[in-house]
Amino acid sequence: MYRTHNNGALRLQNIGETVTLSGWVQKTRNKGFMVWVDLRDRYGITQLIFDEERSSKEAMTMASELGREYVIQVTGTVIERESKNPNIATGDIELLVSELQVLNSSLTPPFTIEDDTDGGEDLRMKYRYLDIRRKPVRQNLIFRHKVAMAVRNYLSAKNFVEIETPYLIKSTPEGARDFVVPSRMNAGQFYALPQSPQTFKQLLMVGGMDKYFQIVKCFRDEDLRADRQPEFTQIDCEMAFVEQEDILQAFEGLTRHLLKEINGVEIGAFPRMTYDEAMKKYGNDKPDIRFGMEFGELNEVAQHKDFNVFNQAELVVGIAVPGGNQFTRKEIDELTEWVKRPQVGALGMVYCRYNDDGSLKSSVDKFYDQNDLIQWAKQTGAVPGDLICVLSGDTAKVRSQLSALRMELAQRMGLRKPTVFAPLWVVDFPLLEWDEDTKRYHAMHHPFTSPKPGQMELLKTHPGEVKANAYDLVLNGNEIGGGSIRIHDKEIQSKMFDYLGFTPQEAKAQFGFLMDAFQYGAPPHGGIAFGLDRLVAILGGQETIRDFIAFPKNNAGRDVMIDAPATIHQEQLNELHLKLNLSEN
RNA sequence: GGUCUGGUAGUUCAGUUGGUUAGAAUACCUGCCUGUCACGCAGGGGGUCGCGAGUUCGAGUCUCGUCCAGACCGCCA
Repeated sequence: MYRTHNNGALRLQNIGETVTLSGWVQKTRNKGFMVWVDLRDRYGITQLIFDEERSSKEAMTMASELGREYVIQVTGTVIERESKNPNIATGDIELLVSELQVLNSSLTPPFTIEDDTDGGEDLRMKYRYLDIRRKPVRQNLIFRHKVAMAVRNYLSAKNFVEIETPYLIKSTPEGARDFVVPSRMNAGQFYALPQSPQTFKQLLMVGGMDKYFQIVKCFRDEDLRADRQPEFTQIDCEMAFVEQEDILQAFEGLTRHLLKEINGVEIGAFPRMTYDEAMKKYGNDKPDIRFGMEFGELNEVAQHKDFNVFNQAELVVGIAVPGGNQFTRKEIDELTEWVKRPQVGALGMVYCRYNDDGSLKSSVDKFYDQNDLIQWAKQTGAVPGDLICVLSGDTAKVRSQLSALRMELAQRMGLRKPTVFAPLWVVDFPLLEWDEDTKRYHAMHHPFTSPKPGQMELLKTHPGEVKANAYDLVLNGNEIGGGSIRIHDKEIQSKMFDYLGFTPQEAKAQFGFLMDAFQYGAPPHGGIAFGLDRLVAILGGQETIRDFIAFPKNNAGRDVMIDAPATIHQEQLNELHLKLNLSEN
């Protein structure tokens, strides 16, 4: 038997017991007359002791030769420490070792296996199995498990059934790039890995499963970010005989349950905001509402003066930065440079200080007097002590720029508190989105999303204005879930494909199975999908989803530990009927 | 596809205006140490300054190219 207890278990009441422990050597402290070894496993650390008087000479020698991360097994007696350590759970006791066995030695690890490691990102990923021995990583993975279990238990109790759907499916041109898998048995043909189980869960509704969920890997071959991996996990859900309100209620319930269960936070009814309102007030369809700084539109009060930059702009819009009047001229100039970076893309920034004495001083005083500026303050909700930052230009661009500035300022001022949770629903998304590249409308959510009732007519005349039965759940400025009420009528689905530029032949070839299914009594249905990685990171108060994934990919989609992707043998290529064409590089 | 930041000891980093033998901390090794727990003390070993070219009497330092990593923009129904 390798162990009778784990390394977090022993306490004062175990004194006198003979126990066997196994684990990794965290650290040895050799005083000559005495050797202490910190023995670590997932559960904690127990101090082992060897000394001249009570231990054999061989044991002393063996103990002093132990290296970091050696795997050992020890048997001994639990004794009370002479000097206790209040910082660890097992700090009152230690194990006087009578038998020591080295189960496996270890090279000196390339970084320290400590809470605050000296290892950089790169090294930790290459030796991820060592990184996982560290408490913060271990705790994140266990945290993820807890969230996943809470989801499963909650949904299962609500009569949802977890059903697996296939990973080898068919590529479709809509949306993100697919990862494709060549078929050996079908020369020249390819499977695609699912971007989501979308059509399958709809078919489960046609199949009468009524309430489905699945914690499932999805795949998208797009560039990565700190919060985006090429393979990621969704909590994928679908319900039959529901309207939008039913879905919002059901999954607001799930989210509220998670916040309570995982974070101990009780949250009442989630606010709801239309997409249009979110864009107008926050310049963004996933607003962080933990802090204010709502947009104030200034067209009426800032145009028709002699300031041409504003006069020529489609939108003049500002935010009041609380306490921002403390910023020095240098800091404000630095902010201006920040919004002018190509990543943000503003051409400049106008600011206005709201002094404590009530006077206002702007960077464009030549054009505006105190009465004008007091209107700016009114529109942006500024109070004395604030700084008003104003951007202008094309509506869509300037909203996105000011939104970026708002988030940056909030970040700098510590307003994005990780322990505060502010969820909200964003509803009434547009059905379609104009794509400049292809010069046609794309489905904003996906082509199975139903338009709001009575809007089919608008589709012909003003397609960009049609609203969808689509909704996002936003938490602290992150989209953590999104879904829609689906089309369940074959004729409407055909029309939708038609509007999206599919020929009837293409629609049939790609989604014929779904439209066929709709002819056999498809119930009204809808659903939602949560990004589990992101949700877990946010509930855990962190930003990087990589920290919550056991074996993540790097910035370039590589697994630096196993060194994937990699080339394959010529025989494999032959079997798959593939010929490489790398000449363009 | 693009922008920015970084790459120097096992690791994290410093390295001035281009100038002697490239440093610190930590880790590692050796010795000492009668209760350590970030143990302490003394000593020691350890470098393709990412790679390649160029400028120069002389390059870790300047220039160009390239590779790698990270953040962001595009992209992500």
